[in-house]
Amino acid sequence: MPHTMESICRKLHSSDYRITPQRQTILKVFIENASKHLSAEEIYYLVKEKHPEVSLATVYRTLDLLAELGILQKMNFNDGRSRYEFTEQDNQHLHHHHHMICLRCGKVTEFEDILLDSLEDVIAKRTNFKIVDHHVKFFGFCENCRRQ
Amino acid sequence: MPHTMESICRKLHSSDYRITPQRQTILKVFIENASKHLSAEEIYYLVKEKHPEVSLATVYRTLDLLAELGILQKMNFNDGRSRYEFTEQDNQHLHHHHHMICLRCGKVTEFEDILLDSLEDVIAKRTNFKIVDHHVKFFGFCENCRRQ
DNA sequence: TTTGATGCAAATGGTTTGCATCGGG
DNA sequence: CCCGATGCAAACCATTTGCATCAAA
Repeated sequence: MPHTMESICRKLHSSDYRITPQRQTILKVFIENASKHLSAEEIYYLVKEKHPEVSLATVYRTLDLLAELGILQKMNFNDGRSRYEFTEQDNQHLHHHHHMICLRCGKVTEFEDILLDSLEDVIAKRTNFKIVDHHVKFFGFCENCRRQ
Repeated sequence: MPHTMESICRKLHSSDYRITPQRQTILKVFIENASKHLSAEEIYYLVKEKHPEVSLATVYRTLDLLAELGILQKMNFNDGRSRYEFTEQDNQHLHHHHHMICLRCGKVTEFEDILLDSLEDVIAKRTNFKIVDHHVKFFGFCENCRRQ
């Protein structure tokens, strides 16, 4: 179930949050750039193109709210700002994908995980932690940058 | 080969960096608390106990320098500040260990990886990235916090 | 003696917040 | 209408930097 304007607005509404034009605009930009791991400021500038009156504070507050509702996740790619992406989940499970970050150009590529869930089990048993999530990042050089 | 005051000072010297009392004090604190993933400010306060004249800027500059020399690594545990730990490596390979972070008390536990290197190969082939490092973090609840 | 290292204070940059106002429900 | 949401500017907080001074080599 992908995130749509409609499903998110329904969730906002059912959680007693108002559906304001600012939130709609921010959501629209976010949906249109779903794969890009945008930062708050990047979202702000995209929003401003069509709605210059929206403030950066509102972008931050909206992103915080959406993260709190579990609609999106705040990510850290060690570039000094937070980036956001949609939480992907099917009925009961978080759908994990991970990230490959190019150390030269900063490009972030996603990939699906196949082995991590079993690793999670092993670790859980060994450490006695109750594991609820994992983050995996690979750092290296993308195809494009390797050619130069 | 664990990091010792001597080995690090040798490295500083051979890289033409000066061995100052401030750097020695910071190193000492870091070595004595090697397992704790301290932040710059935490190191600063520990250093200040014995050497109140050392400034926070010097702590940051020293940590940056040590990271640049590959002696330690800057880590991000999503708590709003960078934390540092020794790079562990045997002769040619980075020695990967990963982290389990308790969402309740913030405790960071390390564990060794066994499966990740093969996953790295799979990903490298699939994405055409030249992978040079990976970060893996598990989030959950530690044994202690689970009992409460 | 030379030049890198330091302390201090000010600057930076991402993010948060107080407050008066606005407007969705 | 009411209270949550917004815009603005100021505050915050980790980190960085400019600069005069100090001291390792």
